[in-house]
Amino acid sequence: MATIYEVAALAGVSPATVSRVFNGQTVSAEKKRLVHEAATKLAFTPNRTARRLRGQSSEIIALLIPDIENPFFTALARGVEDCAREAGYSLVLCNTDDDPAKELHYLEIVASEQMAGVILAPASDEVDLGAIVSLGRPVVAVDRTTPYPVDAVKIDNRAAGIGATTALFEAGYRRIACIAGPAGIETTEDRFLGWRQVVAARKTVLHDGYLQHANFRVDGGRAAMRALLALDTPPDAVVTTNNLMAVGALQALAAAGIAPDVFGLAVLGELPFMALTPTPFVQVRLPARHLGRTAAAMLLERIGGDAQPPRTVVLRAEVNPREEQAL
Amino acid sequence: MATIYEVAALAGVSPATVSRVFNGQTVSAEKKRLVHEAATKLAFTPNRTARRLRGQSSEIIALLIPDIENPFFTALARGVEDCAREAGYSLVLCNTDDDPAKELHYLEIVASEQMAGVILAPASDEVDLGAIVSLGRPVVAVDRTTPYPVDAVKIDNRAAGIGATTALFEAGYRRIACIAGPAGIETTEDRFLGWRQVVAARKTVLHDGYLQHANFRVDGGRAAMRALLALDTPPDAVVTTNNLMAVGALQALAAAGIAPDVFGLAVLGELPFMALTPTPFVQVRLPARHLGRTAAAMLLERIGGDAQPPRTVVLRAEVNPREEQAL
DNA sequence: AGTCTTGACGAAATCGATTTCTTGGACTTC
DNA sequence: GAAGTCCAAGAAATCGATTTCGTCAAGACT
Repeated sequence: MATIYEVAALAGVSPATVSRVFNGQTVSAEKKRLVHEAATKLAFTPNRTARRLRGQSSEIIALLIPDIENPFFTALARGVEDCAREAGYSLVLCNTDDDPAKELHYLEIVASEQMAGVILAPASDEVDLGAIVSLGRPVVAVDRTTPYPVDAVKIDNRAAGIGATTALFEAGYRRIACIAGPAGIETTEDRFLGWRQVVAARKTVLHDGYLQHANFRVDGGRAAMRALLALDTPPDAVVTTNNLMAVGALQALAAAGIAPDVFGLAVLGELPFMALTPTPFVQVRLPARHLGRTAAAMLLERIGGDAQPPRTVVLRAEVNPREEQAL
Repeated sequence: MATIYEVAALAGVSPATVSRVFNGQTVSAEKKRLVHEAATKLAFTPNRTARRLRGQSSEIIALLIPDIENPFFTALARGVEDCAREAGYSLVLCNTDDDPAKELHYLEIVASEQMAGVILAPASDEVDLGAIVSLGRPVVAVDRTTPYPVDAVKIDNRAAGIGATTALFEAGYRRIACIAGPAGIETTEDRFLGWRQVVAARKTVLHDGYLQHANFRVDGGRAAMRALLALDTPPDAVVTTNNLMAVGALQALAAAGIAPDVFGLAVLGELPFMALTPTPFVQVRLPARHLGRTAAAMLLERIGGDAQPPRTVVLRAEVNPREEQAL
């Protein structure tokens, strides 16, 4: 690993001049040539650690997500990465497992690694951004919001819930249940509120137990669907508030021998590798990748020094009834 | 962001002493107390950049994978992360898109960021590890091997191919085709060799066109399956050499109205969110997460100074005919 | 008592790039 | 021709933690 000093020595100039060559400062053509020659000969790459120590910041942004195995978040990560790389930034992906302690740990790392900024899908409302915000590091909340005055990008979850439920209603279903995520998480809360609003407005049949809370994973969805099917008056359709729970619900339906066109299923989120039969009846596409791109763009603006008051961008989901779904 | 100097000043000791307190050196109890007090009062976190500059290495390991949206690689990443975090390391995930240029770019970053090591799923055989290897940074190749003398963890792909094909044969299929990945990629090459070996040994019917090469993605699998179905003598079963192509194949089958028990389908890889009907007939589980854990463990050993000659660990895949598949 | 060992701990060097300061020379300008 | 301006480029400070080196004092040993 050649250093700037070795390059300087070989080129017969001072280290300062070498630095100037690589940072677009005023250097004579002759020395510029010498430095470039020496640099290529030694395969010189500036040491980013030293640069960062001096410059107090790096070209790395962190993305904290609750579950790297959830396609929603990998699509989001992909969006962030695309945008970040275009701007010359690298991405560090951290898995928080929805655990506030891990989240906090990673936020500390962000600070002490002097990363340029963070995009965070908060594990809970109680996330402690105090330290990082007061440090002046840009933060963008994604998918969920926070009580702190930081930028946020989210989806209009209530509208998504309304859209899904309405689509089921218009398709003729009248006993529409809902498999919601863990209570207290904003994202799923809003989605289920959308469901409730439609169900109340349309005066559909609503039995006890039509609202199931589950964890955000496949097993949660499966258990919730089983519970629904076991009710005295089971529903004829269900809205699941995330992608993995929908998979679980489909599994439970399949196990019970119920075809998903008899039983209406609306999914909030994409089931990327499932575009085969059985297809859910209604799919509300959540623009995960776009979410990521938007968040990254906002973060980069902040990193560039933009100091306008915090913004919240709300993206709208797209409701696709089955007949419009392309294979 | 408090520095060690401020802590030292507040505690009335030298910066060296503060450093010693945090690095388990011999310091008197009294000063230790003073330093800890000062440190908590100032919310001191050591600046990792400075530490790294001095120590020439960081607690970050990089994982370079071709596609972050492929569940196989996210499971692998998960395995790496679990293992790394236990050891106090953080993980940087980089997406290479199977593009050698991006790969090289990230390898340069690894070097200039002074990361502790890299786990790499090489984009191609021509990956240039020369620079990083000669720098002495530990490298572990995962899923695919390289010509360089570095540790590697891979799957016994030929055995996986043999297992899948044999299972189909034993289930009575006699016209077994293969949808392989891009020519020249070791992983898929070995799998398809396994298929060929069984097909040759069992003397099954083998028509022109029974071997299809496709890209590793869903659309490739779909196109390949369409091509197979359009043959004069179409196969009655197919081995797909990765997970996404299997999804595409299932889609094409569904579109053609063919149930997957009539037509035998063997998949190398997991279709994690698809454990519903239609289920592929044979599934060869590739231990992705385990692959990640193993690679991380090996890398950490190297980082710890282990200097034994390069090892290659081969993990065996597990063949699950459908009846054994648990829901 | 005197030398040796040991241990705590401060001063200062170090990691490598960037960024002020400074300097010396070329070039204007009156 | 003297004074002022400008610019390339080297010397040195800087970022913050670690680590070597050296010092001083207390305790051990002969």
